Amino acid sequence: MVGARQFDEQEVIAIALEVFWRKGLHDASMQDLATATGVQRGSLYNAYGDKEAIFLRAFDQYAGLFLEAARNALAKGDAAARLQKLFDMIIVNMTSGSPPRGCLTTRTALDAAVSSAHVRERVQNLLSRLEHLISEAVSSAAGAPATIDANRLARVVVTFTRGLAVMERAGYGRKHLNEAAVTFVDALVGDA
Amino acid sequence: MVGARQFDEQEVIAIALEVFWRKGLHDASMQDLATATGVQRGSLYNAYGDKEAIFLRAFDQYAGLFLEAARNALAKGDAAARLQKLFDMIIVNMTSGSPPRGCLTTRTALDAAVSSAHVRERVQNLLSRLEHLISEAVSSAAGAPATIDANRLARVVVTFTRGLAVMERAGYGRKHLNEAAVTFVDALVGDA
DNA sequence: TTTATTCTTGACAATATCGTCAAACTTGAC
DNA sequence: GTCAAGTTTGACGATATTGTCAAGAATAAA
Repeated sequence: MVGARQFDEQEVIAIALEVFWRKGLHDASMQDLATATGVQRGSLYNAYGDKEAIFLRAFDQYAGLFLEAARNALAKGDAAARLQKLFDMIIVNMTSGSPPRGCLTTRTALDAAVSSAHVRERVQNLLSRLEHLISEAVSSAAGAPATIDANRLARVVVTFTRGLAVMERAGYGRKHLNEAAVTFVDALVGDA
Repeated sequence: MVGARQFDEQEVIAIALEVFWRKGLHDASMQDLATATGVQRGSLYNAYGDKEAIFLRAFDQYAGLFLEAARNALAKGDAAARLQKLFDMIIVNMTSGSPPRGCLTTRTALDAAVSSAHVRERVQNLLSRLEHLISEAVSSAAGAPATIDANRLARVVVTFTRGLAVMERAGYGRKHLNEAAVTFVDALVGDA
């Protein structure tokens, strides 16, 4: 290898993730990425091709971390406790930073109409994996509602997490989101 | 009044609503609006000031129609039936058109970070009104869950509707959205 | 019919993007 | 130390968008 790359790829992708998280795939410009990373636009084009390629790498990194966190949250306790932990994690995830960064996946999903098939596929993949994690976690836990199929329950839970992400963008703070999540879990798998 | 306006304001706002619904506030350009309405950019600036002013008018029109439809859906039946009707309406609303238009409110909420306070306020107002409608409808209906406060229930329902809007953007069709809604209503207020 | 007011039109400057490229530079291998 | 290959840099042209403005057109009132 001659003419070695002058920047740390891991670091650039991590910084790019920050930028995309704050501004969204569509709103973040190559100049934004160049400024944030300290790498010139031309170098980024040379190294990755285009903005979407950078986004896909950043999103993959995010997806890995997110799913790992979800897995941990869902690891122990009865069904209600697992779901509650998951919501706690997700709410902290989207309300962190000042101002809060919101949910990258949800923001990206909403840009679906102007995004490529690759991007859409990543979003679907992440939501699908999350759904499976939830389904398995609920199935293998005590206190799961006997009247509802675990797969259907999982989809409802995923949908509700997306709803929380929207409500966050609409201005709801951590406290209100938590209250909504508690009510939801209680109504869904709470003991009467 | 001299030098009368050459276009029908109602019609222009209605067409603008279509454009914003398809492309979003941020992505729709004044040129898009000019082309769709047949009114020149300069005339639109002269008549309304800027893009956001047009959007606010269009959104207000949308909000009125949406809340009216929600009120009708929530008008009769027991709690479960009312909520199911509401979800039916909302799902049809967001999956209509080809390709489906999605949910204008949710899309707008996700652009919150780049939107003005006026826009954010409209979104919050619409969601708040929807919440009140649901709360009242559930309170005055038979079959409401005695264990859950109607206000909290309403917020959970609103949140879930936002989740459905995200899932639609993520690629779920009417059938899957309906299934999720049915499962949700069943779990929340269904008879055991 | 005249007039004053408003609307419409096309053009303008300013800005922000994108993607490309040639020249200069850096680096590891020989 | 020399060389070849990859990287960095700054500049370029193309396109899109915004907001403004002067000149012309249209209209209701006097």
